[in-house]
Amino acid sequence: MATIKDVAKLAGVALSTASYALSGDSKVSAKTREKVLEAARQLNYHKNGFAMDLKRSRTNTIALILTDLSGPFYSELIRSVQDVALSNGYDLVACSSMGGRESTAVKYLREKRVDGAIVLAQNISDEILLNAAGSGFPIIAMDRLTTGEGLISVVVDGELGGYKATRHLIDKGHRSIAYISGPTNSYDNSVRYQGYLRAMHEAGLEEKAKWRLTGNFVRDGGYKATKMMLMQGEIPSAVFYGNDEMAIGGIKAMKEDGFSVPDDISVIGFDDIQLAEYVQTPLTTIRQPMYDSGSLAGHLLFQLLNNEQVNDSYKLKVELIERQSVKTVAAEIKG
Amino acid sequence: MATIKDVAKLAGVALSTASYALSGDSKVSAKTREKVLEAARQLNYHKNGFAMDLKRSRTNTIALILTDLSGPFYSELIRSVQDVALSNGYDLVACSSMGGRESTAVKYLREKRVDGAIVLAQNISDEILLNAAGSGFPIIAMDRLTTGEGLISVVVDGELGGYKATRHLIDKGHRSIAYISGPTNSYDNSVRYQGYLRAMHEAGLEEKAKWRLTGNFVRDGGYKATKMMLMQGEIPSAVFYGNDEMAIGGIKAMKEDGFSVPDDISVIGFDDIQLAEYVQTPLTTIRQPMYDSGSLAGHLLFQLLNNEQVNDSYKLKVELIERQSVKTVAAEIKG
DNA sequence: TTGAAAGCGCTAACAC
DNA sequence: GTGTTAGCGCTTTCAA
Repeated sequence: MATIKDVAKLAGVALSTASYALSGDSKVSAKTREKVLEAARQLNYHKNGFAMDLKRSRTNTIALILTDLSGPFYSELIRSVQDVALSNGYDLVACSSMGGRESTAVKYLREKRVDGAIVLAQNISDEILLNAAGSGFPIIAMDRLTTGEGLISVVVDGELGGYKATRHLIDKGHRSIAYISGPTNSYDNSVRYQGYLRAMHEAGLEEKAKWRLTGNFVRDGGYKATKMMLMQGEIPSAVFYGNDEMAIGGIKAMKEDGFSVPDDISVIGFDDIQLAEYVQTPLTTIRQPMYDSGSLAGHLLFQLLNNEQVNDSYKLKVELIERQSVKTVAAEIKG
Repeated sequence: MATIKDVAKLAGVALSTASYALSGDSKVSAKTREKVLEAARQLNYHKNGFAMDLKRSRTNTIALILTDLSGPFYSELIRSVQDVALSNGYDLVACSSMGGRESTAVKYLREKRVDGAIVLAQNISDEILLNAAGSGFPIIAMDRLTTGEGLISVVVDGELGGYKATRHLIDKGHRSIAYISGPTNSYDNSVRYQGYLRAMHEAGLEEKAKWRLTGNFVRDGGYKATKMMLMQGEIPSAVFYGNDEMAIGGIKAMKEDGFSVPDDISVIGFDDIQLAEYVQTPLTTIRQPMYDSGSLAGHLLFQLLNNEQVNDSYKLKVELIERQSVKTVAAEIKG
């Protein structure tokens, strides 16, 4: 691998001159520059990125850290962050936090391989984030409320989402409403559930313990939880799934057991993933403003990078998307 | 930001001792190590990643370069590459090639910020790839046949896929088969089209120019191309779309115009994206072995990194996935 | 304009 | 075991 030294030697100039020429500094004469460039071409020379970063002590790169790079759910988020990074002249790399403390993500955070990061990865502890963040290294967390020096939080109002979803069901006449939950230790799940409870209480409805099952936010979990619920005999008129993936699994289970959606049971999800619109019974759900929140996170990151003042935490609104999985029913006699 | 120097000073040891202690070298005494570790903790010290990379002259990281990080189509690919990287003790970062020569991807390639890369990004030219690749820097290209020093190609047999798709339609009795193409300058599109032609000719069928429209591999393109085709009056009994996205758009157009799929027109796609299984008429399509090809690409990359010999290029087989968008018809009289 | 030289933070000989 | 020291490849003063 040719270094700038080789280039300088071949071109017959000093190291620094070569450096100047290569970075287009105006003090080198056109003739010298051409000589240097030609030498570089001949040697197939390319700058060594991290030597430069080391010297400059910044990388001009930010990281987007996700639990699982492959989730289709993140598309819009990635796009929005990318847009912001690009327009600020920064590069964006995405890395996965799979592997927890040993993951690439944590390494990038700890070793400051980037100038800042946006994190949406529950499996990274608050402690690691707080530890890595600091005045010189801003982090925007999109999956928790934790804040600290250099650690800002941007979340979607999941409580409101849970409330809106449940409220929608109630407004449509439903009185017996089940909640299929995500992992009980998840922040997202717990706020959605809080919203559900608020709407239920407000309407004077009671949550039935047997209608609160856990599906872990995955499709198969929704399927299994639903099967179990159906087996118990007492069928709710509507089910609020903690996310769309579980709702899709749940609908499959219902159909298998001979229940039609929405005729026999209404279903509402959360997230508005791409699939939601395309499944056989298009899913009524709560849309998270992924593009907006990614965009906000990006902007905040750059403000911090420029030492501007920002608030500690931001909460974005959600929106109900009505499709075809919820039916209006005549208000039932409360069972 | 504390450096190792600060740590050494605070611990009252030499720089090198601190370095050894921090990296767990066995030559430092337990007592010294503890002292150093304590100092590091106190200063909230973290290694500087690129200083280390610079010294070691390797990064222990590989890059996966994609045109658009957000494509759901890549899920499995990302997962497979990640699995291989992890099991080799390497980190993986994903970067986007949006922005062409100015993109993060190209920067990473040129500046050797990683030890090697897997590329699936048509918008990066062969020239850039050839230029960046070399004995010290292996690249696996998954979207082209180009090979060179340090540049290996892993592709899916798109010609075979095109053939299988078309052949399937013919076997089901179809004689008038349209092809809705992707960008005409795309490698993927051209091989799929070759396969289509081979099957058509083999069956003594002729391609009709009016049935070959271009949809650019995007959903809306498929929609528009289909509308246009339908407008021309002569309706084929089956349509082979260059990818599933276009097929989904196409089916929408057909339905809008009163054609039922598969009763009036049969449809076959290509890729087997996640959606294919979930759309209202589940799509018959050609599955690309994304996990396998990513896995292969990953393994090859590490073989090259270890200076092992590998072949120049690899071609993987594809598989027909039968769902419900193709109907058997009584062989028509050739029109 | 060009060149010599310092040093970014770290690792790894080598010497003690 | 521990300390001294020479770079990794680059940018950027400072002097010529």
